[in-house]
Amino acid sequence: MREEDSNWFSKWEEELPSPEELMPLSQSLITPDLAIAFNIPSPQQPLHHTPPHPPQHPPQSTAHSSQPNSSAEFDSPEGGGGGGGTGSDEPARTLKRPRLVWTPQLHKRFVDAVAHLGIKNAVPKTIMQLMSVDGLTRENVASHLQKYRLYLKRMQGISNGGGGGNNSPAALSASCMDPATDHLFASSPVPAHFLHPGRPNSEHFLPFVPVAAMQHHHPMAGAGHHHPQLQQQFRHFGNSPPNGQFEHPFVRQSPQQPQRTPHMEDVESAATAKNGRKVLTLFPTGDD
DNA sequence: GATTGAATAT
DNA sequence: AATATTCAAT
Repeated sequence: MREEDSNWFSKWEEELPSPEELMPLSQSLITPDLAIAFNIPSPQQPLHHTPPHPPQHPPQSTAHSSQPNSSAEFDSPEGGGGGGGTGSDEPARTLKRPRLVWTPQLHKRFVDAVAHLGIKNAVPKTIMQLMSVDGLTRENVASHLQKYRLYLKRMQGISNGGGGGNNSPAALSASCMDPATDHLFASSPVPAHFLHPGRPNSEHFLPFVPVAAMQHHHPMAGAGHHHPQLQQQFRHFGNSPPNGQFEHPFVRQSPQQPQRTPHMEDVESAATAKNGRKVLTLFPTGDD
């Protein structure tokens, strides 16, 4: 019984990136405030191929405006143009950054970080540091963590109390549950220890990862530096489970989009923000 | 005062 | 539904 789950998570464990592996992965999520605040000297736009952006509003949020005049590209927090009252003194403060979109990749980093820290130390700040995602805020993590905990709790309930007969590992149950398959959460494996808080037997978590997450990137140390790899608009993807979680091997989207092999490198962002809400989706590059 | 976690709001 | 923001407790 436990051997089975020990088996799967053993596999999972192998995939776990060591702290060092985790660290170097520096995502690029540029904080809007910073971008504007520092006038974004020249983020070097990587020049993606044909930015299919004609009909969209060119500007946007965070970062990267090639145009030096990054003054009022944002809609002011308050009536950007409407009221006209505020006038003009403190722009880059109280700006609302676009909603963060938790992509499967990003979520995976999250889970890995939590796994390495252990439930006890897995608090927003620490997780955030471990993840080392530039621009990711503690609030972002906290919010996600809250939901993640709910998800775990839900699973625990199902795995031992629910139907009765069902006692397989939560991960398994989750996979089998179509209706409740939380898309995002189900896409990454759940550490066994998470589901079994009280299991002295599985006492083998790392002592602690003194990862020096506090990197040396000063906000003002010259705004123009890294390569902003941030994208906006959300992307919809059939996440391809790295290890073995199956999703929907068959179901594919409508016959209009050419199926491209699982290559996510320069993903295109095709988004239909119905609301016009700006969202940030960051892609992990080279890590998975 | 800073963080956390839950409630609440968008 | 998914994130953000607020709020009380630590």
